[in-house]
Amino acid sequence: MRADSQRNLDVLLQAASVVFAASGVDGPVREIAEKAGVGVTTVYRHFPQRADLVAAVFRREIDACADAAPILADKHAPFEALARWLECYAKFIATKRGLGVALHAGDPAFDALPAYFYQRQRPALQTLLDGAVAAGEARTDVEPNDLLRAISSLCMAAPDGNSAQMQRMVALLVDGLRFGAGL
Amino acid sequence: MRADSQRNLDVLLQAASVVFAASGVDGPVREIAEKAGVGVTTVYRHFPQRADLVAAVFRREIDACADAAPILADKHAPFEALARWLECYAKFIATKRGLGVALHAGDPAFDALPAYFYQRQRPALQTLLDGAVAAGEARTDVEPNDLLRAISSLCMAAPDGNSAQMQRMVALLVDGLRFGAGL
DNA sequence: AATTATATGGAACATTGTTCCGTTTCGGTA
DNA sequence: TACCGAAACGGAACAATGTTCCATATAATT
Repeated sequence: MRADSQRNLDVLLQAASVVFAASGVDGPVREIAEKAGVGVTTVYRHFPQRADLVAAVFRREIDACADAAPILADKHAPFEALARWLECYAKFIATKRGLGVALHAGDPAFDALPAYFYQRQRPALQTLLDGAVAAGEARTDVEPNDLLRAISSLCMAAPDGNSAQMQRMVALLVDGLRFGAGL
Repeated sequence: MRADSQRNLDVLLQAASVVFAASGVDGPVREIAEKAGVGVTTVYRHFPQRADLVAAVFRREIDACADAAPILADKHAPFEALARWLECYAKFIATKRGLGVALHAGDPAFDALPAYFYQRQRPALQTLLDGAVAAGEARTDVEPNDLLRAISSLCMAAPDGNSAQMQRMVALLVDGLRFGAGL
């Protein structure tokens, strides 16, 4: 790979991150290109599908969130760890403006991102959920993917303004996890 | 008001309803105009803000949903009525493709619709919620608007494809309503 | 029937996604 | 070090869509 190509790829990712934060994942391509100091064609060459760019931008952050799960599991009681991770996950989605919509846009072009996202987060949550279930603190009929999707749905709506409302709703959902668990 | 204007307004609403169902609330203006057999300017004259058009299209349906609340309250026990209405409400949002996104788009141009929507639904839900609380079947710290928003958020993501998943998540949230109610 | 205010429709303009093509730059090689 | 080919680049061109303007047609009124 040529050096300039690599350089441009780096600045592109950084510029895209800024634009996504400001204007969402539908931010103008020209703006990204300009901010990176390159032409629009360069953007399309590196990322033929917009989803590729989105995925590349968010991939690192996604990993960071997933990696938090085992740490929480070590530090807290089962359900506590689960609840804290879900809260953390909620904040993560709400903070990364545009990530939520990218996940559930339904646009076939955005298929790559949800695939990676769930593949990465599902095992993290599964472990925590299994722990809580084993401790008798959570019901047994909840699918991790359902939860992930539900929480990201809840957090898409209120990216920053109504974070309090968002937290209340996530808490309500988490309480739903306990209902009928026989605790 | 001139007769032709009224006629055009009617066909416009009908055409917009079709286009919204097919392409979401961002459907092309030209398509709506063409389907109605009028020019684009006519659309903009009747509805300077896109939200006005969206609101006009969905207003009748919104009323229908809100009106279902007292009927359910008469026919069922308090929490049962509440749960059934929420389920009905969820289906309503999921069915009316585009309604959910219009509600939470965050676009200031779409302010009119959420305002009307919540003003209409809130009392409907409030009554059901009060009933369930009075019967000791629901917790007391939940705001109707929170619930409305949460459920519409949950249903935005899966308009038709994953309705089963959607129902599971709504049920989980409803169970959260009962958690700690001392039943 | 004539008049006037209103509504209309299509063309024109602005923004954004996407593609094409001539030019430039990098990296290896003689 | 100088050259060459391939890869990358940048800007212009094209397409789709939202939005506005203006000459024309139409309905209501007298």
